[in-house]
Amino acid sequence: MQQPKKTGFQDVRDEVMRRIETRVWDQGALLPTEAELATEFGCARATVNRALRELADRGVIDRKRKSGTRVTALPVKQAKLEIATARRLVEERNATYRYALVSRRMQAAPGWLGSQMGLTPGTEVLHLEAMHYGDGQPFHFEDRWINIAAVPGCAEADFALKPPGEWLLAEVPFSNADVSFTATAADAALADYLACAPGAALFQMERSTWFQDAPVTFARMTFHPGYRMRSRY
Amino acid sequence: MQQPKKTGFQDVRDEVMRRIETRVWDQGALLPTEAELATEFGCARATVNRALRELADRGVIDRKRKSGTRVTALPVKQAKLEIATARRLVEERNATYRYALVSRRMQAAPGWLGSQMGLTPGTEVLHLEAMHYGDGQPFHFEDRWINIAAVPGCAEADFALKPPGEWLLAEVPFSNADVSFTATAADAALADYLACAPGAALFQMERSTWFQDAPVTFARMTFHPGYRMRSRY
DNA sequence: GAGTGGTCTAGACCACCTG
DNA sequence: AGGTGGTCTAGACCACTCA
Repeated sequence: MQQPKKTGFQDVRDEVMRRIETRVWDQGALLPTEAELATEFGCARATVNRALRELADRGVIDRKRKSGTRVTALPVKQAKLEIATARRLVEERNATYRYALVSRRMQAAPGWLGSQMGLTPGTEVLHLEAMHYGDGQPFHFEDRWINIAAVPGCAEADFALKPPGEWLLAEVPFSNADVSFTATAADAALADYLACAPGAALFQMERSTWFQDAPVTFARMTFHPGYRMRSRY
Repeated sequence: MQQPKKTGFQDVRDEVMRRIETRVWDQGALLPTEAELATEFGCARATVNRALRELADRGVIDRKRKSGTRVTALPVKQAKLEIATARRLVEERNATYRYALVSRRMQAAPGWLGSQMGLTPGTEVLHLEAMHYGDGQPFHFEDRWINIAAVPGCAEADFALKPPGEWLLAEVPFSNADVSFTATAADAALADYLACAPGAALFQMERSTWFQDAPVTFARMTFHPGYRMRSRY
């Protein structure tokens, strides 16, 4: 036997990627057509198409009808960030997770929240404050607002045991979100909750969530000093 | 005419997604087989396969041979983060970009850098410090280290006009990276560069880059106070 | 062993774009 | 107008995994 396996789309994809990395095809260069590559690799055009489509999804090549396929000149790198629950983040670090509800009350949505979530101001919302711990150490403080109209069940849930994030994930599993990250100085309350000095630099994540265009929840997570969010690409 | 267009894979994908969102198929539920869906939608199995593959890539469904396709119980949300150059970030805000090299020198890699990049300590590296401005205001401070062995050309480039990030992107376009985000307090030097008070909370991004397992560069970007990194999912 | 998804094929038609 | 990628089809075989 000479070739124990046929050329699959992964072989084509990897070989094309190799030629781009090694500058056989330089930045901006025009690649052969799908049909030509199919002939070269001895496979069907659909196989080449599948391979090139994956590279296009990664942003490695640009494809246009009629003009053909080119190596992306200045690729825009994309990092995939996993937005996990606090429990997952803590347990990934092999620590014991603990959750504590700090406060829970219904109130009219303040103005900043209205504009943040696209909610008419004065709408009744559920406001929760909670702490998440890893091995007894403060992990992050959660300031959460839930649109009662969008998630009626939240009025009955007391969130004493289950974090609102997990509850919502089970209740409204598929949704869209805007997320932003920033650094903030600890105020007196945060310094107390997170056991740090007032003014300490803290990593903060804010997330607004919608379900089919209806605003669901806004959450601001403020992490303990030194927290680091990692990713790869 | 009744149906002006045939059912494509996007139609199948969207309809399946709709049924999952509306809980026709609840979390953890078993979906019909590809063959059954193909019959229902009146298309080929390959079309259904393509549709379901995209949903699986998004993390909406889990697929296993023999056991079939299930709705993911607790979907792990993934945010796509665009890692853009400073120029891009500034110009997206409709501001005028300006770059200034602060310092440039060859030196032996310090210990922390060696472990950070997987570089043997003492290796000759190029150390650059630079500032990036938007409309004359400090945007971020860049502290960059380049492995000369991996990118020989950097010894000749003077980086007075072109930011090292852009230079590297053109020189080593396809590479892997670890990236991490954190909050840090401004020290005296950063406070000076970024025109803020010492101790101010600053958003910081660190990135280590490899090309085919060879360490290329490490960069620490410290942003002006109040900087916010955004994403969607 | 048998059912399910994973992939490939050869051919076809279409949509979009550029010359 | 013609070339290129985008997609679909019908059928086939394979690989994994569960019973």
